[in-house]
Amino acid sequence: MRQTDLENPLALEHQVCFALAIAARSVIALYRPVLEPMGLTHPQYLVMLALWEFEPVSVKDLSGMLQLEPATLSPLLKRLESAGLLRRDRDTRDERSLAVSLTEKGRDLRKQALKVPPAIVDRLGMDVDELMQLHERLTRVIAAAKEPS
Amino acid sequence: MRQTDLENPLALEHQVCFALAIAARSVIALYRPVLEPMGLTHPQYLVMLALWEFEPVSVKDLSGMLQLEPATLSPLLKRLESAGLLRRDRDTRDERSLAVSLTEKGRDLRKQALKVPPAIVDRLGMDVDELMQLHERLTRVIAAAKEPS
DNA sequence: CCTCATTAGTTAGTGCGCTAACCATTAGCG
DNA sequence: CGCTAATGGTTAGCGCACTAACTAATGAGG
Repeated sequence: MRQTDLENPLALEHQVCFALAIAARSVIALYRPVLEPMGLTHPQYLVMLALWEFEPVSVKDLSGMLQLEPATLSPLLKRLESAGLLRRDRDTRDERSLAVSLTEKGRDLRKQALKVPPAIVDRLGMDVDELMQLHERLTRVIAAAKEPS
Repeated sequence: MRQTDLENPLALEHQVCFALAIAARSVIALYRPVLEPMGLTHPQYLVMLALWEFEPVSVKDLSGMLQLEPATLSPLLKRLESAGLLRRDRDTRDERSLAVSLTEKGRDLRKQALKVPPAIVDRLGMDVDELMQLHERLTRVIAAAKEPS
């Protein structure tokens, strides 16, 4: 621990949760101007990434992948549907389940999305290497947080 | 870049923004059961940390420290006020500015808050050392994102 | 002085993100 | 078979978090 943590364990500047919250908001803010022309918010972009990779998927699948509650995804998916990017059909084998699949428009959007990661990396102006190390550490924190206790 | 990034630059699992978003939500989720008995949400906890350290402050000051829009803070502060933790008085020198200061109850809450960081670190089960390294990298990302271009 | 631009904060509107409560469908078991 | 428990999604309600539009107070220039 640093000196100031010994002095004040509640020092704002040294809380990891604080850095984490601001880093997430700051980076997501970078995506806003890039995603806006595509008509996507950042959470919607993440859903599209999942779909481009794993379509078709159920809400439960998405919930697992994105670590979001079904209650969060439900209205979000409806917005993407009314934007014409995806379809929400009931699974014929299990009528409880929803089969979320891309429309042609949704598939086409991937071409534009390919420009997003380079634009962000460029805007951040950080080494890809450093970003990968950050990713590594974040993955460990996620795993630690998920650990049952 | 990893092999799979070359295959698919939009692979969900390799997006730093995705790891960042999930890490932030996962860690904040850990705070929920710890803060709930104190009657605080995580953003409210961060505001209290700022106040314990720098009281009295204006909304503008808080906005700068926490990197939150005044429009976000305004209702949040009103909730903390009606919880009896702080007061919102107009600055006598500049009537536009708000002087946010703690009540006795707000100051007293700090004692309970002292137990929060150890509880979280314990629950995460990670080296303090690794957490500090993560903090370091997060700080650099925040700086990079703030960089004017 | 007095006007006009600037600044501090608030309000309204949209979209997450969570919990709790609910509905429909499916699965399991006597 | 038929009832009950479990599962997949949805809805409602609350609290961020942002942008845009607004109000009130201050400051600066003529």
